Amino acid sequence: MIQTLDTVFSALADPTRRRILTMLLEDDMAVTDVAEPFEMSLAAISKHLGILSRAGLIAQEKRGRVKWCKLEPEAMREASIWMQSFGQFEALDLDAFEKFLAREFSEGETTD
Amino acid sequence: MIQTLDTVFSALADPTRRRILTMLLEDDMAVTDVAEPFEMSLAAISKHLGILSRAGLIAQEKRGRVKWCKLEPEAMREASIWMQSFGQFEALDLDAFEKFLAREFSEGETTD
DNA sequence: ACCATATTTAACCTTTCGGTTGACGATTAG
DNA sequence: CTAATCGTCAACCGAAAGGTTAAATATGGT
Repeated sequence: MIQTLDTVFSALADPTRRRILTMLLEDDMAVTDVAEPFEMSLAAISKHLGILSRAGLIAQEKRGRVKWCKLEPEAMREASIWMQSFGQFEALDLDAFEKFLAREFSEGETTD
Repeated sequence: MIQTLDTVFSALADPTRRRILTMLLEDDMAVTDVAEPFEMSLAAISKHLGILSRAGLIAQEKRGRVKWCKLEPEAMREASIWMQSFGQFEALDLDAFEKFLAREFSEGETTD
């Protein structure tokens, strides 16, 4: 858990990792289950989870032989605040927000 | 100006580029002046500006032989909203905000 | 004990990133 | 016209990113 602007922003720069985060928004998941919807090896997903973990964006806890992944949204706080310091745009524009969320979380999953 | 989550987040992942953005918060600047405080070649800064520009985070306008760089904070909107969709943390925690800004924009410049 | 499942590690490959230097095109000043 | 300034481009470099496969390491079930 380094959690600098560097690690957080670069963790978020990858679409696979962002998609993982949105998946974890619904529920905690085991590594294998996280990997399932991706057309990519389990090892690759494991690496992505390592990056998210080091950025503090998720926490991983091993119970039995299964490792559970849990979202840690607090890790976004500093980065979010940094961005807002630039924004004349109000923190929450509900219009854009809902439109965006619809596109983001519903169907396609091709986050980006 | 592609302005996807990919391009914006990865543009923000580099400390040099974030520092450039905070410099532009004060005023529009010519490329040479942007480069001045960095211990790095002008060509390198020019590349960074290209990346920021492609991400939509700055606009560049050539007047005479000088190219001016202008902050475009609107380009952060989508990314900012994306992050906030994770945040139970309220959009603007003034305490953290001021503390952070103090650290960020005052002295050191060694953003991150 | 044995076998299957869950996850990481190691070695490797290709592409991208962030930097360098040097040449170049455009513009302004003398 | 000539010379200096502003900025980009091209070629190159080492390191890091993102993926692969194969082997190794837990742990659990029978």
